[in-house]
Amino acid sequence: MLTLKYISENKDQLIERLKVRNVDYTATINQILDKDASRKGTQVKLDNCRSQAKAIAKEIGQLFKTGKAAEAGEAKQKAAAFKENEKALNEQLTDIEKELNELLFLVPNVPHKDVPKGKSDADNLELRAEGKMPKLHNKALPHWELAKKYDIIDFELGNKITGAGFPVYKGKGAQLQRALINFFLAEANKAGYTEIMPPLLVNEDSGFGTGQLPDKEGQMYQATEDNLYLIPTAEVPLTNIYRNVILSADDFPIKLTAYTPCFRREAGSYGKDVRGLNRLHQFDKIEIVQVQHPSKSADTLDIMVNHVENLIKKLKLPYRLLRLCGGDLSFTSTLTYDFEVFSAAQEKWLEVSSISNFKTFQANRLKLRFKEKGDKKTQLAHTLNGSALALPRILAALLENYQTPEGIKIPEVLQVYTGFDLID
RNA sequence: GGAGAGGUGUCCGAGUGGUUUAAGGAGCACGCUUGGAAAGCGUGUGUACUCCAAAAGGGUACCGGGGGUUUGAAUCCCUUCCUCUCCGCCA
Repeated sequence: MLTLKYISENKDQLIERLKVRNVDYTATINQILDKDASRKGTQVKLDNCRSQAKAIAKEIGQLFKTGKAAEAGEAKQKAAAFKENEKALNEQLTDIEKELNELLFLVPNVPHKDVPKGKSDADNLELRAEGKMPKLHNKALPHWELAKKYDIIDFELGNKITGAGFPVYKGKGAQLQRALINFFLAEANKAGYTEIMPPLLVNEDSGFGTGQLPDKEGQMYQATEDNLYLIPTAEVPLTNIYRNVILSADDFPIKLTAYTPCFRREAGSYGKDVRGLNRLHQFDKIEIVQVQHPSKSADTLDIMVNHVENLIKKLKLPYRLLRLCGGDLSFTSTLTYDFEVFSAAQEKWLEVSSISNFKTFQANRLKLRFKEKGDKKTQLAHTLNGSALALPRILAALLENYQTPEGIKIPEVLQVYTGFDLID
């Protein structure tokens, strides 16, 4: 969430920038500022009240000690009035803070000036499209047919064991998954990211830390008995490593990567978008996360985009790079780039990566701060993350684009990881 | 899962209702000392909110989290989380 300081110091500019998201936040922001003013007023009253009550309490102690019980009794009555006042003020303050917090949760991150105007994904700005479009033979199949033909992914078996959206990878299908994971992790390691194997279930605090809670609660699977959530992305455990942490400026950059399965309820999805591997409840992803100095985060975002682009290039998949428009930009992001690969048989662009700079928006909730050397004051750090990469749609594109009458070829760069070069 | 012991600042550690305004030690920073360093001595040393135009300087909260008792809570009570020891179960 945004800081109160930022909101009050940049009110008009903020309202203007948020219009890129096609929503007018004037009313909410005014409410926030009003609420904050009453918060301050109440807090000052409460602090004064407490301060006086403390002084009396001390006096009473002294009176008792010197045997002046009668005077102490009088003082006690005086203290009782303060106590009641304190209780009332404290309740007020708690309510105000709660309301203020709820209002703050409503305001999304400030779009970067490069974010194009637009309402939906149709308005995203295409920055470039590269890679050769494959020419498929005339009996080419979509990946869900290929999966069946070569018996490498069994969707029906997944239905039986769990339900829709939980495919079973078999034989070379499973091996290819493992090869992709290893390839992506190896590339991340080469780029200087520290590999992490985080927990796949997280607690409520972590959910709040990265912003999945409270608004996206319905998108996460929950282990209610223990009040834990299955992670929708490795971003959650990775970023929460730094929840409530004060770094020093020379700790930057912090670069983490992790392979994890991701679990998403995808409530409300339906139709051809969810066919085959296009949208799943459980899928594998390699995530990259950076914690950076505010002055470096813009460059870091470009570097991360570059990293992901190279992965796709090495797999020789046709792709395009998009800058998300205001209407498609996620709540927590200031600037997001998406990579889409072309899945040739279904003739569809599939989103395989989303790379974002959150600036201080996550850090504020996480209380992820740092100090400049020799500085006493803390500042919020910047966080960024990106998929590098999500597997199922990459797999879908690989199967479709690399199919030949003889079988499905394996991209050269993966062969060292698969140990085979053809699925037949 | 059962029984027990614990959770105090950057770290160690004292502290069972009132000079705790969290002792003491270590670490760290700065200063003195020194040719330089160590030792020694001195000073300082968290986070958040807030008052003040700012600085200086105040106020409030925080002893795992939440709640309660009390004029007053690190200390007593309730609740919850976590750690350790033993037992049980287990890859």
